[in-house]
Amino acid sequence: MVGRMATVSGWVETVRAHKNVAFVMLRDGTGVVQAVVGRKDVSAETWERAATLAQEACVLLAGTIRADPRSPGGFEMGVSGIDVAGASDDYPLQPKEHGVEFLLDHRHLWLRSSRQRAGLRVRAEVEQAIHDFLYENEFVRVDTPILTGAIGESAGALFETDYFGQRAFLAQTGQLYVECACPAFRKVYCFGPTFRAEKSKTRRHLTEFWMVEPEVAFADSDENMDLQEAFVSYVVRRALERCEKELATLERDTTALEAVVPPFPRISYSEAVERLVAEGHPFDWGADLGAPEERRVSSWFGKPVFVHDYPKSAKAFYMKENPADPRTVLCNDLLAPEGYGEIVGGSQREDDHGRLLARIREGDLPEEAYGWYLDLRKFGTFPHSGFGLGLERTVGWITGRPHIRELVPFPRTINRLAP
RNA sequence: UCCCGCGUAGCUCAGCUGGUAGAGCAGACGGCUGUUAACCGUCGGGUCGCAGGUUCGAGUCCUGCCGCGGGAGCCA
Repeated sequence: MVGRMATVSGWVETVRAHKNVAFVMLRDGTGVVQAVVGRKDVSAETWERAATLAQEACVLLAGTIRADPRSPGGFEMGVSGIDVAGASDDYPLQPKEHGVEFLLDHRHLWLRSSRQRAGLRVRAEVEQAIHDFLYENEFVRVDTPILTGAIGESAGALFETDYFGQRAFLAQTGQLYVECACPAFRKVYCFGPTFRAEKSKTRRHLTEFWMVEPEVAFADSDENMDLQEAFVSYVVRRALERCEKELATLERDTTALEAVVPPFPRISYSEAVERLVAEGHPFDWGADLGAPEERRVSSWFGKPVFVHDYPKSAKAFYMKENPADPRTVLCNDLLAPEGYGEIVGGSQREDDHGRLLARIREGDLPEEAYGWYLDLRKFGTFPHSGFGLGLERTVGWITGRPHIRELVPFPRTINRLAP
């Protein structure tokens, strides 16, 4: 490579032009290389081109690769020719601090910046790791519909649209469908975008986010948690192994991530409430844990923690009643450490037709919409469990970023539909 | 829906108890020993979010509205 003639195509990050030499930092999509243009080494026309290159112009550089300790990275290109393929006048983003609104308005350009590249590369690695883990563990991927007439968990937070005169909704979960595929393949999962019309304005919420939802026949709630901790540990390990550079760019302290190995601590909802009260944090048994309570619980442990067996009233209709304590259901949340909060929600599913129907009626849910879901309990019902892992929250935690909107290429939040 | 905070140059911000608009970056031009978000100099650049009000005088004080951010609730 050193000493050879080469051409590099890419985009100009910065230009530092002096009287007799100019330095061009060129991003080719895999990395950034320093290109050096010496005034005496090139034609007057090429020199003029180099000196006036604009930020983010697309160029083709011809030259020789050489080692030089003065170059960042130790190598650089000595340029002999420049071809400007795409000019870039008045590029709006500067290599400096910008406000959130400005950056999000320019998301289509912001993607090019180094931290955004790092975050999105980790996202891509995590997505790949998710598929690899599940594939290696003999899960079959089942793609579930985005347009649906059925309701997911609760009616309030659905985006509604018109479907040739019928009411349709954007899926807020693929779970009910993936349960149907369980008797076909035993271990299945879906992975795709989901939609919540919640008017949440926090660093942990998007209206469109990606969720992976495995579902396993004959798994009980404990085995469900076993799978979750193996899964999350695998994904974190993959990010550590294959995204070292990106995590360094993001200045992520990886020591906390190194600790993410099975087993994860497990604490029941009731135990958590007891301990909260004992610590002088008043809390009534029966309500769902709020964000402050979750933060407190996860602060007791140095790694992700399962909180399991919540009160029935705080959870979704499809969760199986806990035989040991019928006030509760067999479910779990997985709370990420360092204040990142809930990244997984899982449960053993109610497999008894009568009980499931009763829960649907108690919840005032549209019974007719769940007919096909109830059929699963009529034709060869079976114990099964599953969970949903939020991709952006997980990647936000792994990368240590303060807001999950940076971990999706084009975030959809309550006030943003463009770009 | 509720609570808190912020809207000043293209961008990031400063602007005191009210006295008539500023810096850095970006841009243009010039200078410059291999720079690391280079540096130095010159120049152009403003309906201080909008609408009212108080005042001799409002970027500054008051009211309403709009926009944005963070949090709560709800959730992954």
